[in-house]
Parts: sequence; C-alpha cells; structure tokens
Amino acid sequence: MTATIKDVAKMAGVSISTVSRVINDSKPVSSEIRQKVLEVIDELGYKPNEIARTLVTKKSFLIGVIVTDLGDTYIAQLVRGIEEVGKMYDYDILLCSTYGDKDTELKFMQLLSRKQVEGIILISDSLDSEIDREIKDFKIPFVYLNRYFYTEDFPTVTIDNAEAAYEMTNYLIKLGHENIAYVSASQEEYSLELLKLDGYKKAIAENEGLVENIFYAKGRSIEDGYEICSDITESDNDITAIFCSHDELAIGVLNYLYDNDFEVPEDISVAGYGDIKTASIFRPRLTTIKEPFYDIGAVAIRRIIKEIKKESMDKNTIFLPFQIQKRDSCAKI
Amino acid sequence: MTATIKDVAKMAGVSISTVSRVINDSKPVSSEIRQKVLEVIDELGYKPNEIARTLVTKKSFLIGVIVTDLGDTYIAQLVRGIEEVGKMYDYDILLCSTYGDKDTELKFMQLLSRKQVEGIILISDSLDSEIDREIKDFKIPFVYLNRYFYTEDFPTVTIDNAEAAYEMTNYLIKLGHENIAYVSASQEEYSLELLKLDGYKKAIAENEGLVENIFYAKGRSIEDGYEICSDITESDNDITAIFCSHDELAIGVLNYLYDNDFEVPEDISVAGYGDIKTASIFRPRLTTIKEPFYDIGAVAIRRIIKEIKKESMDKNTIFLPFQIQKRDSCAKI
DNA sequence: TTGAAAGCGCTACCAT
DNA sequence: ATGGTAGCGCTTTCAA
Repeated sequence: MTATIKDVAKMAGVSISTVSRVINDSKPVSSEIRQKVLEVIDELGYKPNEIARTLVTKKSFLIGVIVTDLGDTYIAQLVRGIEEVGKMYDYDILLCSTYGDKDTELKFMQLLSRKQVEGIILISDSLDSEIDREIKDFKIPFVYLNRYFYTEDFPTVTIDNAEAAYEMTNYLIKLGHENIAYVSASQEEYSLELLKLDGYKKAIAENEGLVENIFYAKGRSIEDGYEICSDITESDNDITAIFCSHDELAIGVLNYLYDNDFEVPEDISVAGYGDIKTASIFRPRLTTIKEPFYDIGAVAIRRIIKEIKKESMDKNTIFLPFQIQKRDSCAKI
Repeated sequence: MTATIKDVAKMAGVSISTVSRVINDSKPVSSEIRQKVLEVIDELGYKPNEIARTLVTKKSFLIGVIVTDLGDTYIAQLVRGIEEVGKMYDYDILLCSTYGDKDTELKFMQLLSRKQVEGIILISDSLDSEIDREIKDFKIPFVYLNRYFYTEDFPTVTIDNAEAAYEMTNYLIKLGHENIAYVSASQEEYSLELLKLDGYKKAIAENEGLVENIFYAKGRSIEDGYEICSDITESDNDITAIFCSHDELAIGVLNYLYDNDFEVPEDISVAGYGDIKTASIFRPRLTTIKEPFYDIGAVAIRRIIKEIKKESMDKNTIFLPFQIQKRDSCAKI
C-alpha cells in the first residue's frame, strides 16, 4: 500500500509528530532530523493524504462549481477564470454540469456540501428560490453567476448592462445609422434583457428623429437570431443596423444575411453582445460588447476566497468594466 | 456547527453505529428506530461528511481531469463526456488546467494523487516521459487523451485517423476534384499528422492521374491556416479543394478565401478535421471529419471506472467510429 | 437488531 | 526540539 506518515516515522526513527512538523514546516525541527525525514519521504515516495488532513483541519481547499453546460464557450471562459485564480490560492475545482435541470442543480449543491467544499459558484440560467434556502443553510461562501438575470439576492459579478447597451447604440448612431433595430431575447421579469433594452431606448430617445425598432426573438440561440432576421429585413423601416442582445442572435442574423445575399457591413451593420469566442473568428468579425467572462470568473472566486479567509467583505454585486469591441460587422453608413 | 453522526445518535437516543446503518442501508435496523433516526436527520439537516467517509472507505469518488485549456471547445466537449458519464457512477470531477505547461502538469498529477482521486484523465498536447514514471508510481487508473499524438504507452481512446483522412480524400475525389491540396500541421514524430497524411497519400495513390499537393502550416491554429492559404492559392497547380488536418486550419483557410474574394465552395472546396463547434456555425458550414469528442471523454472515464471496479480490462487503445460530416464547404466541381 | 470500540491518516495540543 | 496522544467524522468488526 501507499506509505503513510507512520511508515515514514518508523523508518526515520522519529515520532509522527516530528514528521508532521517537517512536512508542514509548522514547528522547528533540528536540521539533521529534518534531513533524515526528508530522505525517508523521498525514498518511500510518501505523499500526505489530503483527505485525512482535511478531516482534521476542516480545510478541503475545494470549491464547487456548478455550471449549466461547459459547451457554452462563455461558461468555459468563466470556469477558466475561476480555476486559474483558484489555483493561485491552492484551491481546486469540483465541477458539476446541470444542463439546465433545476433538480440536479439542487442535488449538486447538496453533494458538494457533503464533499466539504469551502465555497460554491453557481452558474445557471435562471433564479430559483429553493437554491436560496439551501445555500443559506450551508452558510458557505456563495456566488451566483449568469448572463440573463439580475438579482440582489445573491452575491454576483457582472457588468453595467444598461450602460453597455447605451454605449453600443450610441456608437451605431455616431456611425450615422438612423434606423437601428434592436433584437431582444425575451421580456421576462428580472431579465437582463430589460436593462439592455433600457440602454438602447435611452440612446434612441436622446437623439431627435430616431425611433425605436424593437424585435423580440423567440429565445437567444443562433437559430432564433436567424429566424427573427427575416422579420427585420422584411419590415418597411429601412433598417441599416441591427443590434442584438446576444452574440448568438447576432451570428444567426449574420447567417441569415449571408444566406440571403445581404452584404455585411455594406448593406447592413450588425452588432452583438458578449464577445463569445466565435464572434472574433466569424467573417465578418462581429462588433460586440466584450463581457469579461474570464475576469468575472476570476473575481467571483476571489470573492469567495476572501470570504473564506474572512478578509474584507465586498458588496453583493461587483461591477466589472466592459468594452465596445469594434470589428468589421459595423460600418459608417 | 454542522451536525455530525454523533449529534444524530444522541438526539435519536441510539448509537452512532445504528445511525451509520440507516444512512448506508448496510445492515438491518428495526423500522421504528430507522424512522426515528430519519426524523432526527431531517430535523438537524444532517449530511454525512464525505471526507470522513472517504478516509475509512478509501473511496473518494473523485476523478482527476487535467486539461491544457478549457477554452478549446474540443476539450470542453471531452470534459462534458467525462463529467456526465462520471456522474452516472457517482464520480465527481476535479479539474486542473495546465495551459500547456509540463511542470504544472506534473504538479497536478501529484496534487491529485494526494487528494486521493481514484483515477486520472490527462488531456495534453504532447507526450512526456516524466508523466510516465509518475503515473506508474501512483498505480491508479489512467487515461491519456490527445488530438495530436499517438502512443501505445498509455491507455487512450481515439479514432482511426489514417482511415478518416483516407475517406475524406476519397470523398473529395468522388466530388470530381483532381487537384486536392492537403494542409498538414507538422512533421513531428509520433504525430497523428503522419497517420492522417498517410490516409491522404493512400487515396491519391489509388487514383491514377492524381498527384499529391502537400502544404505544411506553421502550426495548427486559425492564423496558421490563414497564412498557408496564400501559398496554396498562389501555387500554379490549379487546386480546387483543400483538405486541412484540423478544423482550425480550415477556418483560417476559409477566412483567407473570404478576405480574398474566393467563393467557397464555388471556386474552391474546403474540408476540415475534427468538427469543433465553430465548424457547424461558420458560413459556409464546414465539411469535416467528426471526431466524437464527447464520446471519447465518455469512453475514457468509463474505462477508468471499469478499472476501479476491476471489471473486464479493455485493451490499451480504444478506437471509436468517426463520420464524414458533409456540409456546405465542399461541392462537386 | 443493537452497541462498543478500533482505526482510517493526519494535526495539534500537552508534556517533557 | 521531540514524543505521546486525543480526536476529526465516519465505517466496520466484534460482542452481546
């Protein structure tokens, strides 16, 4: 079997306390003995059992991360940020995918709690009151991340969505566009869509002569964008720019335009929201709002670790800066 | 503090053994006592500490997964397969990203071993002899996954790459193409590129009158594909189809063609390899070889779990079926 | 069917 | 500076 601290102690002719001291550097040990112990450790290939260690110290150095689907590139980016910063503080990530199912979400929360994670980051599309109760019971640091809803109920990190949509709309206006369509994904309550829409409306309102052209897609997928686009091109308000509330929608729009022989940006400009990976690969490259997914993940776990270490508490919602990523899909009229 | 088995025992007026029995269903317990215990568990919100449990049972239900970068969509797909099948057997995933660094790779191997994972899946771009030694020491189930090299040294799961390239080339030939360029990523030893190239060569050789047109890109990124494409279009052998050894290269090629006013597939056909997510989103949709990444991950962890459970041993290399994914980027000449 | 107790591998406290 | 030992929360003999 694998060597334990006992084996090391025996073979080195010292007590297990001493061995513990050298591997943890917790108390002074005479250099000869330390030397000897180190040798034995090397010889035996001894590796401390972190499970046993956790049992006594209560520190698992584990953070649970529950996601809907790693296949979403923005989620993968979030997890990258979480993981990388976590590692900086010696924390490991325990990963669970729900694929949107609320029951598994809850199940994983419990599972992670039993596995003694020191914190949980939940990335999910929708809010849930059950989660609320559950997480309060655990009383471990918790952060809730998502791209679709806003909430004050949970600690979260996000960007100022209204401002972002406002700036993008203004950018389009400055480019000379007078008929700017806005494609929203839904009208649900607490939806970030509402905030984004406000930004768009505000910009339109501030510019005399401009009117709102709002379209509601069925959802927020590429297909939904594709579908709504026919409505837009067939509407009689000579639209010259389409601003979509999600990159996925924008890519659907781009695809529709491509398939129907519209030139982008010559005939029509298209802007997205998010800057998912595909946005920069696609031709034409998508002008979009860069949501700093990696950073959001990084800040989220940083927040959790701070709370674990009982350092200064951040406020519930942390806002990160965004950027208007100007690329090829938008041009002057 | 959180309730322990002791608290439950005390409050239910039974021994901890009895409580253990009811939560594990390991031995018969009279139904009244079971009832009582269950009530107390519910009241206290007791959840067994999996760490303590692991310490005695030696079963952590943890599998370590070391990846280069979750940002690669194919890796995300692999991990999805790993995670989902893992969960079916109650296994959780401990995730580590190396970003290609060999030292961290090794560090994580050790870390995971100390965290008592029951198996390790390593997804990495290159082989390493140090890993070899390390993993033999641990003697826990191990699978090595990658897209670039072949090896008999480690258990792995892959597709028949030579056959895949052979079939794709044949498909192009059947489409009427006579001057088919092949874009390879490198000429390194043990590289899968060699196998793929063999497939291409074989197909060309079997068809009288056809000649090889092989181009070597600098690497396997989108940029590399973009770059090499100018060589191809400027060569004097009237190329009508380009078969790239990676989707990323193909997308670079597509982008170059787009930027230089070539029509795909009208002027030139382009085929990829891998079927990464972007391949199906892109316009034109990329014809490519579908590597079943999700399934590869799934089979990999299945193999590990089999080994943990000491079920029948698979052979070292498991081959999965692939598919020629016919889309819009390739057409009859 | 139930309970007592040993022990998993380790840390941390108390002695010396 | 070093050793002995209790105990972390649990499972698993062994007795009763």
